[in-house]
Amino acid sequence: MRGVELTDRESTILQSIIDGYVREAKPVSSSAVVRMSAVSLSSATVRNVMRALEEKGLILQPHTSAGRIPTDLGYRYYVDNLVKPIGLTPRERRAIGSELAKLVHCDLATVLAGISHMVSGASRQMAVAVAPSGGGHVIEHVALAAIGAGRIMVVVATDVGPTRTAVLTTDGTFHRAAVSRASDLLNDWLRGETLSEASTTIEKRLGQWDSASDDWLAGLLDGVRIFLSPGGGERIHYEGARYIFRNPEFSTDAASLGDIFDSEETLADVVRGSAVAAEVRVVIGAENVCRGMSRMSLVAGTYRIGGSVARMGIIGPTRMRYPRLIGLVGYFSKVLDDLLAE
Amino acid sequence: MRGVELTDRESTILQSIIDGYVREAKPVSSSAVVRMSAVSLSSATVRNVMRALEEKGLILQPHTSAGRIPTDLGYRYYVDNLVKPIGLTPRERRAIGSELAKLVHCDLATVLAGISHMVSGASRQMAVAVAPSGGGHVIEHVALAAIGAGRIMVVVATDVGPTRTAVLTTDGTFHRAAVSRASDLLNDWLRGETLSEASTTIEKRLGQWDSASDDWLAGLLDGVRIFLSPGGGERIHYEGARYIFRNPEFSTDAASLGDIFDSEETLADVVRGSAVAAEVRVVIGAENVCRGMSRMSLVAGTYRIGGSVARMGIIGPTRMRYPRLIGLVGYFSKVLDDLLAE
DNA sequence: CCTTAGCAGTCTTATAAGGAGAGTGCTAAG
DNA sequence: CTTAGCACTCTCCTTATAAGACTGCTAAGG
Repeated sequence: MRGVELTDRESTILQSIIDGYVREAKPVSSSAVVRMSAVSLSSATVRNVMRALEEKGLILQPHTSAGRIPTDLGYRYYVDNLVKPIGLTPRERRAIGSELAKLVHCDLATVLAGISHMVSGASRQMAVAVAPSGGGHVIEHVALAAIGAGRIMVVVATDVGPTRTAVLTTDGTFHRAAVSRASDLLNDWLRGETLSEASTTIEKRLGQWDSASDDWLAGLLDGVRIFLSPGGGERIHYEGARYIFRNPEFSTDAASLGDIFDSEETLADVVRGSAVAAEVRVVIGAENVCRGMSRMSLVAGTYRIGGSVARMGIIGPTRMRYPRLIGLVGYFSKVLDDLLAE
Repeated sequence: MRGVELTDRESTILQSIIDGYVREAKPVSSSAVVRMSAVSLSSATVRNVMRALEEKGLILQPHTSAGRIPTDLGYRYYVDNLVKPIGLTPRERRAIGSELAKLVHCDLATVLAGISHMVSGASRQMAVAVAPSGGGHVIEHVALAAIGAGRIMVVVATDVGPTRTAVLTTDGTFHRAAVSRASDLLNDWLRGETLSEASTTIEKRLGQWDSASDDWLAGLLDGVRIFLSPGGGERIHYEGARYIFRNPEFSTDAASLGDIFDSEETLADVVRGSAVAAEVRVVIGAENVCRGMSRMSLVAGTYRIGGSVARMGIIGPTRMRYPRLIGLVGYFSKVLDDLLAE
C-alpha cells in the first residue's frame, strides 16, 4: 500500500467503520464510531478524522448527511494492515479434520465437492473449489481396458489423479494382446508429457510409425489422439450461493434464485425432479419441486447414454417461448439419444 | 387437464394473451388482444371471454384496471392443448449436427458441457445437462493400473462410460501379477452389479474370503470398497444463467450476478484470476477480473494436489468478515496441502 | 495546535395529495 | 350474442411537506 500512511487513530477509526459496516450494512456515523470504539473522543473529533480518511480515498459518503462506508481502497488497507486472522476453535478443527480424512481416498470430483461443502458451511458464504487447470498436468500412466463388444476404456492418470477418461468404440475384433501392446506403446510415448502436449506427440509418433503393419492399432491410437485433443474438462465445484442472494443489497425476488443456484446438486434436483417421461416434459411455476422455481418453468427431455437415462433441461421464466423451446428440447433429445444410446 | 374445457374462441384468446405476455412482459389488455389476434371482435366481447377465462383460473388481473396475465394453470392448458412445437431450421440442424459429432468421443463431463453450451446458445435460456443419477449404473469393468511408487489407479467403467476413478496408495511393494490378480477378482465380483450395490458386495465377499492368504490384496480390496462406498459424484453442467438474471422481473444489481453464475467456467475464471500466491489472497470489489464482481470480494487460498496447484475460494459481498474468512481459508489451505500434496 | 460544543445546512425518507392514463365492468341498444 | 359508450377504479408519476439523521463549520476552551 504505497502512498497511504495512517496514524494510529486513523487506523482505529477506519477499523471501527469497517466493523460497523460489516455488521449493520448501513453507513456508519461519527457518533456510532464513538459508541463502539474504545477511544474516548467526541464525535466532532471523529468527524475530523473521517474527513482525512475520505481525502485519502479510504471511505466515502453515499450522500451528504449520511455516515461513511468503506471504499475498495479502505478494505484494501484494512486487509493489508489491520486484519488479524481469527483461528479456528479446537472443536472446529476436530470436526474438519475428521471430515477431510474421509475425502483422501476419493476421486477429484468428490474431493472438490467435499471441500466446497465444508468451507461453505464453516464460512456461511459461497465457497468454490477449483482443480488445477487442465493442460499442465503431467501424465503418469495411460490405462486401456477392453470392456467387451469392441469397446475400449481409456484412462489417463496424471499427477493429480485420474483426470481424463473415455470409452472408444473400435471397428472389428481384437485380441487382448493387441490392447496390451497399444497400452505399452502409449505409456512409452506419453509418460512425462503434459496433457496439452499429448495430442501432438501422438500425431508425431504416428507419422514416424509404420502404420501399415497394424491398421487396427493405428486406428485406436488415433482415437486416443482425438480424445486428448480438446482443451476439455475444467473441474470446479461450489456450494452456498444462497448466502450471496440473501444479502440485503439484493431484492427479495432475487433471493429465490439462491434456492436454485445454491450448488450443482440443487440444480440437478430441479431437473431430475421431473418424472421420467418419453416425450418432452414441461414443469410450470409452482408445479416445480423447488420453492425458488415458483416463477420459473422447466422444459426437460431425456435421452439414453449407454443403457441409462440422462436428462437435459431449459430453465427460464414461466413467461418463455414454449413452442420454440419444446421443439428445441425435443430435437436435441432425439439426436442425442441416437448418438449416445449405443 | 380434466375439468377445463375451452371453446375455440376462448382458446384463441388465451393463446393471444400468452403470446402477448411472453413478448412484452406486461399485462395484456382486451384491446391489445383485438389488435394482435386474427379474430375480428370488439374489445368488449374479448372482455367477456376474458372474464370466463379468469373464472376458470387460466388468467388473472394483477389489479383492477390492468390487463390479464396467464396463471400457471393457463400456461398448463396452453402447453398441453395449444402449443405446436416449432422445429429447427435446416441451417440450425446442420450446425448442431456437426457440433455434436465432435462430442461422441469425449468423456461424460465434456459431453455434458457441450450439450449445455449448445442448448443454451440455441435457446437463449439457461440450459442444464444432468448425467444419469449415480447409483443405478451397471458396472461393466473395473480396471487397476500400477502407476509407480505404491500407487494404484482404480477405474470403474459402467454402461455410461468411466464414472468413478481414484488413486489408492498402498503400503509396501507389490508385483504386477498381484495387481492383475486383484483386477480379475474385482471384475469377477462386481461385473453386472450396480454402483450402489458394489460396496456391500465387496464387504460380503471379503468376509467369506481367506484374507490371511494375502494381506496386501485384502488391503487393496478394502481400499476399493471404501472408495466405492459414498453416494458420490453427481455430474451436472449448466450454462446461460445470465439469461435468467437479465429478465425484467429482477433488479439490475441482481443482473451482475449473472456474470458470475453464468456457468462453471465463469466461476472458475474468477477464482483462477487471483495470481499464484503463497499465502491467502484477498481480491476486493473492482480489483476482480469479472465485471459482475465489483461489489464482491474473493478470499482465495492455494494447496497442492500431487504436484499441481489447486485453488479454493470464498466469494461474498465486499462487506464480509475478513478476519474470520482469511483465517478459515488459511487453515483449510494448509490442511489440504498437508493431506493431498503427497 | 488539538479538541469540543453548538448550530445551521443538506440530503434522505416517509407520507400525503392531486392529476393523467389505462383498462375494466356495466348497461342498453343493435 | 355482439357492441358502443361511459363511469369507475386502480396504478403511476409528480409535487409538496415534514421529520430525521449527519455532517461541516465556527468559535471557544484546554
